[in-house]
Formats: sequence, C-alpha cells, structure tokens
Amino acid sequence: MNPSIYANDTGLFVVKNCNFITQSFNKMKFEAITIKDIAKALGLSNSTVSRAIRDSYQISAETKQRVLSYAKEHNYRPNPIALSLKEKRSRSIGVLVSEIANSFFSQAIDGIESVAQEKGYNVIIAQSKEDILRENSSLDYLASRSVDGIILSVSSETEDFSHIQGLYDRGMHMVSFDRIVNFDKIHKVKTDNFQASYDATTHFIKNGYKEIACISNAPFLSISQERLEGYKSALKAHKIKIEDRLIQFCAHGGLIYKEVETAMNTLMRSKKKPNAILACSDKITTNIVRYCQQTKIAIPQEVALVGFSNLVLTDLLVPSLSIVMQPAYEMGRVAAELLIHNIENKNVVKQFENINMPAILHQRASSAKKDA
Amino acid sequence: MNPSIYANDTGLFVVKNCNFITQSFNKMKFEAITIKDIAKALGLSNSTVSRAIRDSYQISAETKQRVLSYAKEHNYRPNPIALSLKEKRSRSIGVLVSEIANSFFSQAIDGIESVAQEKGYNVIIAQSKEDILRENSSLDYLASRSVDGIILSVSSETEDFSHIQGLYDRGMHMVSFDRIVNFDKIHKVKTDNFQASYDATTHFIKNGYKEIACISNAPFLSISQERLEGYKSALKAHKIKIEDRLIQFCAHGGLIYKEVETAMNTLMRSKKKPNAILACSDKITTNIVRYCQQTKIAIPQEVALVGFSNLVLTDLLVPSLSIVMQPAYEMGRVAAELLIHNIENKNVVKQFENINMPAILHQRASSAKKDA
DNA sequence: TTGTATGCGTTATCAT
DNA sequence: ATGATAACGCATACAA
Repeated sequence: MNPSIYANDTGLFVVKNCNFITQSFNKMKFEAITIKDIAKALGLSNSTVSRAIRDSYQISAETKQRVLSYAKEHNYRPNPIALSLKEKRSRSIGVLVSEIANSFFSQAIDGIESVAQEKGYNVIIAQSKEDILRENSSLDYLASRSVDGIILSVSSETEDFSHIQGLYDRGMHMVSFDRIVNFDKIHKVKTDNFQASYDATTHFIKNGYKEIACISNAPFLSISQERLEGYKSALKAHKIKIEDRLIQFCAHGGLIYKEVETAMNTLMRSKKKPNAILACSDKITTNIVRYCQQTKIAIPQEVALVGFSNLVLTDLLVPSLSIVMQPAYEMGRVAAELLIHNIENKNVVKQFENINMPAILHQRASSAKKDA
Repeated sequence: MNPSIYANDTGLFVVKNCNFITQSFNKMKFEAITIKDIAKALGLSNSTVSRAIRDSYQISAETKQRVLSYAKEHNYRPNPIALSLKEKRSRSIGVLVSEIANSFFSQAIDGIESVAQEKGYNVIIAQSKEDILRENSSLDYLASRSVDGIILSVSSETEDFSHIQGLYDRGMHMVSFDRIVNFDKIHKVKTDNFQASYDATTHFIKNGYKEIACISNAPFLSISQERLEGYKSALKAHKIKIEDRLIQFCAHGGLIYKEVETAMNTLMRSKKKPNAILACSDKITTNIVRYCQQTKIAIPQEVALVGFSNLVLTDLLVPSLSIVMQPAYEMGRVAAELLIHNIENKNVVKQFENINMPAILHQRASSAKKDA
C-alpha cells in the first residue's frame, strides 16, 4: 500500500492508499454527535436521552442534567433531516420567482426570509428565468416532498395553470405572489395594481396633463391587465378619451431595450405626441429614461414620466420622475406569514385569501407641469 | 361530537370535531406514493421495486417495465429526505450573505442558483443583516447537518473567525466569498480588488487628476484594505503623494447617508479640495451622487467620480460616472462550482483555492477632464 | 432474478 | 423513571 498522489481530470490532486492523509480526513470529517452516541456514552437508552433532551417530565432531574450537560459539551444538534422524515415535514418553504437578480424579487425574498427565520423555516430559492419549462420542473422538484409549501410568482410565459392545479390537488400549500395565478383555489398576495395605476394617472391629470400614454408589460399578465384598467378608469373618471394609439405593449416587460424604443418611437413620432407617459414596469421605466437621454427628450418639459419601479436608485435618476413603488418586502412578509400559517394550521377552513397591498406613489414636486 | 366552527386568534376559522371537513381534508392531503406502495400493489418486495426504479441490471425487463409504468402512472417521486438520511447528504447548499436585497449579492445568488440547479442541488439562503449574532446562529442552523456546504460572505461586524474555524473543524465544506475570511483553511472567491482600485485610480491619473480622494468601507474588511492598497499603489507608481486627509472611511459602508455626508463635508470643505474621488462601495457611490445633487456640486466639472457599483442603473445616473463593476454572477457560479466539486470529491487534497476575479471598469469618456 | 434484513436519527408506543 | 421496539422511505449487503 504505497501512498500515491496523482492529478485527476479536474486538475486537482487525489490521494489513495495513504494512511496519513486518510487519518487526517477521518479526523477532519467530524461525525456529528447523535442521540445514540450520548446514550452509549452515558449508559442510557436512546429513548431516555431523547426524552431528557425534549425536557420530558418523566425523566429524573439528575439524568436530565447528565444528558443535557453532555449534549451541550459535545454540541449536540438534532438532525433536522431525521426529524423531517419522522414528522413528514421539512420546515422549509420554496420560493419560485422569475429572476432573483431583480430588485422587486430580491426585496420580496428579503421579506420572506425574515419571516421564515423568525418561524424556524428554511427558504429554498429557485428561478424560472421566465421559462415555463424551467418553472414546471422547479415546481416538481420543490414539491417532491422537500418543502412544506411554495410561494410563487409565475413566469411571463405562463398562460396555462394546470401544473399548479396539479400541485394543489396533491395537497401542496401555495401562495401566489405578484404575478397572480388565474386559479381560484390558491392564496394571492399582490400589489393593488389597479389603484396604483389609477393614482399615477390621476397625478398626471391633476397636474394638467391630458395626452397620457401607457406602456405596459405582456398583455396577458395579471399585473398588466390590472394596471391598464387603472389607467383607463382614471381617464374615464376625468372624462378623457381613451385612445388605443396611446397604449403600447412590451412583450418582455421592457427587458429588451428595442421593445421600449419601438414603443417610444411610435408614440413620440406621431403627430399627436403624448405629453405624459405611465410606464408599467421598472425595466420599461428605466429604458424610457435611457431613450430620452439618447434622443435628448427633456423630462418633464417635453414629456412627463411616472413609472413603476423598485430599483433603489430611481429617485436619483431624474429629479422629476415620480415612482410607483411596490411594497416588495412587506408583500414577501405577508406571503410567508400566510403560507406558514396555512402549513401549521391544517384544520383551518380554506377560504383563499386575496390580499391587495397598496403601492407607494413617490411624487416628485417637479413632475408637475410648470403651467398647471 | 358536534361540529364546531370558531374563529381562532388569527381571525381565521378553525374546525373541530367535524367529519365532513376532516374527510375532505383526508382526501385533499394526497399522501405521496412510496416504494412500499408500489411493492404492495404489484406484489413485489421493496428492494425489487427500488432496484427496478434505479434501473439495476439485476431486474428482469418485464418486472422493470411493470414497476416503471406503475411508478410513472402514479407519479412516483423518491423522497429526497429519506435519501438524505440514508446517504448523509442533503444535496443542498447554504448561502449566507449580509443582505439579499443588494444587487451584488442577488446577482451572485443568481449565479449560485444556476450552478446548483445544473448539478441537482437546492440553494438555501440566509442573511446576516450585518449582525454577527445572526451570522453565527444562521451558520449553526445551516451547519446542523441540513446542508452539504456553505458559501458565505461575512458581515461587516465580523472580526473574529472562531465560529467559522469551528465549522471547519467539524468538517463542513465552505467557500468564503467577496468579503473574505482571514483564515487559511477555506476556499476564497473574490474580486481582484487591488487591481480594480489600482486601475480606477490610474484612470484618474491618466486623465490629469492628481488630487484624488478615496472613500472606503469599514477599515478592517478585507475588501476595504485591498481597495485602499490598490489606490495607494497607483498613486505611488505615479509618484503622487498619499495624503491621509484624502482617505475617508464609512463604518457601515455608506449604508447611512450621514456617513457619506460627513466624509464628503470633510473633503469638500477643506482648503485643498480633491478634484476626483474613488468610491469604494455601491452605497458610497450613490450617496456621493446624492450629496452632489443636493449641494449642487457638478460631476465631473468640480469633482470627478469613479465608483464601485453593481446597481444596474448606475450608468444612467450621471453620464460622466465611471463604474467598477464586480463580476457578481460569475463569482457566484465559480463559488458554487468550487463548493460542489469539494462536496463531491472528498478525497481531494485540500489545497485551498484563492480565486481572484477581475472587475470590469466601465469607463465613460466624459469622466476625463476636458483640459487633460 | 427476487426477497429479507439492516441502518440512517429521531420520536412514539408500548412495555417494565 | 427507564428501556425495547417500531416506524418514517430508501438503499444495499446478504440470502435464496
């Protein structure tokens, strides 16, 4: 048994037949202590130790003390996986979003994690990257008994909810979030998009704007529809005609600059240019700013802008930009609280919640028209 | 046993002693199918079914077929928790960062998740919120055998690494990330902060600036020290005197506006004002922009600015702002690949990697001095 | 080719 | 007050 050291195909060194190394590894891979170990060391049975640790009344004070101090000394931690197997619950929740590196979602995950941490749950994250196939496989993966519940925001490709229906049928606890699932039997937590959009549009009208355009996300998304409705209702309420030429869509939510450029060209090169624009996603908002910088269109002198955005910098971007900010962190907290409440109270009658949270309209004084 | 429905303290309705409801719930909580169920249904033993599913060569084609089709029909999924218990590995990795809702970290998590997904691992996230106590308890929590390895970026309060040393001693696989642990026996993935800072400072010098200030993060953080060294070295290489009065620190990395305000006041109200500033974190960068907007200091006419930032909007912010961007997504991928490689190749000799990844300096032409 | 038995770490149900 | 045993779902060494 000569020690042999050679490079494996990853270029790292591998060691075989080498007592020195092997021993050092055996030492290093500290086998975490279990109840059995404690029992053996103290000459007790497994069950006694288990009960002592769980502070059962059946155990004598002396034994309890012995077990506890030994456990503490050896840094005993119950194995959560064994517990999960026994209790048929993992104390972890899955979060599926389209994109983690998106301010809105990362703020929401922040909120979810905060609640989960308070209640002793793990948070397992997955992203669909706006891909329906990846969304479905991630859901399957999470659902195969490794999470107790799922918080999800569907991808922009998701028009068919049968997969989610399937999960519901198998008894998975779920909360739909932001981009809502068009399916009755699921809890929903979302921004009051209608009201937010209504308020933003009204803000324009009150400041004297009447040629108000709206650039929206993919038309079949719940958020798009609600925001468009809010815009239209505000116009209607103020007896301003709704004109289709002033409504533009970006199929990918403005992710691609070209989309926004096309929409803006259509609007700004027409004879009756709008003097105000409502931008219905953060990518659309910032790409409009980019467009205006490039084409030297002055905001708000030539065109005023109110945009949905959760990017922390937007308020610095253009002094006259008013922002509709979704309460992402709070939405995350509410979704997590709702989900965990459901997980832990299985006897609760399932009346599915539909929670609408108000967005915050950060009005910048200068977004008002000078002559208004 | 009268059915009774009453509101619990959460305001939701609870049902007790009600057969109707109980039955409907029993139906709803679809008990996922196990190997045992399949065995019973097909009159086989557990092990035969197990082997058939794992496509063992020992099983006859016919039996295999029977098992597989039954499994598929009933949507059998192996229970990952039982597997974890058996194999003593959970196929999940923990990620501990100070703050999820931070562009750099959320981009990094994006990278980590991408690799994990490819390799069949779960990603469990936790945040320290820059709190050393929360950092330690999160580490304990993750480490108590529920993850196979941990990727961590320490909090700005972490000066003592004994907790991490303890984890190492217990055999936990770890990769230290971005904010590096000052501890030998751990893999490290970080930005080449020295070079980035050196290049940014050189950019100033080449454009004719000589009064270059540096506003840095908490002084004992590895990233702060390296960035400061790069700044100093660049000055030295160009025979510019290093002046302490031009070096300012923000203990909380500019998180609090006041910190940056104080630093900027000190710099800009002195007799020998700097004409260029290197901002060593994204919060510092944007708060300097905010400060300049408020005090009407023109960038770059009065003071030029180069800042570290991973915020997607920074390029829109000030047309003359040059950005040092860390390759967050790639760093996440590398960290995850390194970690998973380590988890899966336990015999590899532990030569701890120290990976330095180059930052990207986005130079904006207009950040050059007009007269240079 | 298939079946039986054991163990992973824990708790619950019996015993004693 | 304590101990023995079974069970959670799976994989595998050993038997047949």
